[in-house]
Amino acid sequence: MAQLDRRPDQKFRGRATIRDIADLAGVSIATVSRVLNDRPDVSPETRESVMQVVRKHGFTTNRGARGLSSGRTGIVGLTLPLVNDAYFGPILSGASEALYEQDMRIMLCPTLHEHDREVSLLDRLTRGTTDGAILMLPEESSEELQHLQEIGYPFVVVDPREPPPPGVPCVSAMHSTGAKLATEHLLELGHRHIGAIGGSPGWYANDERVIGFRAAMAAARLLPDPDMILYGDWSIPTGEQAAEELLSRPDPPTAIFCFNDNAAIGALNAARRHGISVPDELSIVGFDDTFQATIVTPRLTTVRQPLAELGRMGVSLLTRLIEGQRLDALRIELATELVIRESTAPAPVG
Amino acid sequence: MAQLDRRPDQKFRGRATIRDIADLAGVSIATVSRVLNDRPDVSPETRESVMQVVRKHGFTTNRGARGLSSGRTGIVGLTLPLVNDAYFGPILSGASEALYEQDMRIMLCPTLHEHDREVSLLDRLTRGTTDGAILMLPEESSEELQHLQEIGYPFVVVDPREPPPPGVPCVSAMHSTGAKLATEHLLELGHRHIGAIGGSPGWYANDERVIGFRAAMAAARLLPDPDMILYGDWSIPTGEQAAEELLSRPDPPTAIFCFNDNAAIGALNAARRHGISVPDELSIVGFDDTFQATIVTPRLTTVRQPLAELGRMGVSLLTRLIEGQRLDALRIELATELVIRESTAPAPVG
DNA sequence: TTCCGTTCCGTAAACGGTTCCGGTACCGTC
DNA sequence: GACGGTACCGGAACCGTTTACGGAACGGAA
Repeated sequence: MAQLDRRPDQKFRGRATIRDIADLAGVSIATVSRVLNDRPDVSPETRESVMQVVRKHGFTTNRGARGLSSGRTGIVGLTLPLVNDAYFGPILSGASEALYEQDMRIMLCPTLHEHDREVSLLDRLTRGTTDGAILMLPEESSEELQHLQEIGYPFVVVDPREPPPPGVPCVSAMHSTGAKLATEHLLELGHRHIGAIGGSPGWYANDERVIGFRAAMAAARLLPDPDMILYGDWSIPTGEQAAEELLSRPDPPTAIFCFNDNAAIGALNAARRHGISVPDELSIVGFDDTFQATIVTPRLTTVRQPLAELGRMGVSLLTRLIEGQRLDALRIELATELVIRESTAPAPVG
Repeated sequence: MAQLDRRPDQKFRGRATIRDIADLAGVSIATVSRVLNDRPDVSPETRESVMQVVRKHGFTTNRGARGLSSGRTGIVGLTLPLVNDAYFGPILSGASEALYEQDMRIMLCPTLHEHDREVSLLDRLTRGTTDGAILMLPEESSEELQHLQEIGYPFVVVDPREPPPPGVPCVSAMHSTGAKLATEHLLELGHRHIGAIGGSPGWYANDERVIGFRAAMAAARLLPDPDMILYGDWSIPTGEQAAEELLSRPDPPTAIFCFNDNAAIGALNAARRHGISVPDELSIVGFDDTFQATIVTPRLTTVRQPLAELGRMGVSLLTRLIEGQRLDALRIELATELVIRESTAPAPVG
């Protein structure tokens, strides 16, 4: 009989286990597991009757236990420098939404940009708790990533700091084309004396944007002037500082291309302090199109990165990797797009 | 001998297990476990020699397995409406940092404000994967929370939507005192005709702020005027809309107290559209002191909530709960503080 | 009828830990 | 010398699943 042999029908001590469900449904544990995992080898009637009990008790399988026995936990790790950030926030958000749709859970690992922390966190992730990981702007060196790769641990990097070693899947945005777009926009507005405020030199995103900037300038037959591009660390203060320097020069630029919105906000501040009106006297374009770009005055013309989409794409690659599928394309670059708002205008005459 | 009986000393097939460590150290599995968990009943020498092997191989215990056998996984669930949000971001950030310090991991569950999603997520969390949970602005009804409580699942709510049922630990900020502070500030500046833009009526945070606002007004012998307080949903557009209405009246207020920074930003927009200068003609104060308050023009005078601290405090309560300690105080309210910046000024004369 | 193939399902062995329950060695005491 | 106590450690059961394997029941072909 499908009767209580171990436990009464009433409420279980804690939550129901697969065994409880099996008892209740009058089948073996194995069968319940098969039903739960959509395996064949179960008759439709049995499947249905098991499902009824499952539904009735709101049973869900214990992922820890599943991880133990099958090696698949349904949890993926996600490392990122900061969780509370206009830039990483949307990526995380996109990734988490995609993961939810796949019925996978997220193990969140903020690294605060600390290399050691990231390494140790990652090390733990590989130890059975997770099926794979998404590494956002990873702190790891190429060797470390390669090692991870050799271990056979599935992971993908989103928004790489440096070009990742061959073979590791990676999604980023088209930095150089975005930068080119922004610069061309400034050029079309008649600006010729254009400054740039970069991010951290050596970072992939920064260097690519420099390339795009230079390319557009070159195409307009403007000689590259190293003095016109200053570097910061993607933050508002360093952006402000760089803009300050640019604007204090004898012949300040009429436009500044900032490599991220933070720098652009900093530039806005500097301009305000100098009594320079944006966009009438100075055009500013940002990069990323974070939320901040729309609440600042004037609203920023900026290059949109599909941030949430970066996250979604990352999990898409990752799940395929976990499934053991061979990836067709390891490198994915998402298109960027210029969003014109109020911080750019035709170059002042004279 | 401490020699290889199952596995050679070289690299293991995957990661080392506790059994590998035990073999290598020449002790039993149980002993390794004791060492790892800082249990007594191990001699200092044994402990040290085991630790050496552990360190050498960078061994860390498989949390899923631990969860299975001991019931403690070292993972806590964290539900919140949005991960990419100026308000929740800092709370999440604070919580994650505190959790990291406790060597606990986070299972992130964004609910997108969907009740069903939150319930199902939470249901899964209780099933063995987590030791407890932090519920940020939970969607759950009191009954649901109470049920969770009865199950014996440890959880704490941070920033409750409604006053939680008795017995459930909960941390929030001093909304009404904060609102009182803000209103008094406006009053001191000479404003007498003060409007307010609330959030969602019925929410604890909103209602408390209404109380604080009214209290300060009453103390200044100003009669409460229901027309002067409009409600939105904490977003910029609804804030803007409410401000629009306030400013379109025959006798518009000289100051608006917004119940969050979003609404304040909306009010800023509305004022700009009306050609009303802030703060000269209109004072605006926000609430929360999110990052946005400082990048907007003019920078917002606002009431600071210790957001990160809310998160930290939440995990502090939760860990105590998990340890089985009785909590001294179930309700915790963190102090709020007025931050005066540029969006408030003395009331215009006449 | 016998035999083979399917289809469906149960048994039991892992998975990697924790912890209860003892067992040994060694010490001091009578 | 016998005994009890303590400190330390190992054996083994168990946590909740998955899955390889085998067995029963049944149908069709020889």
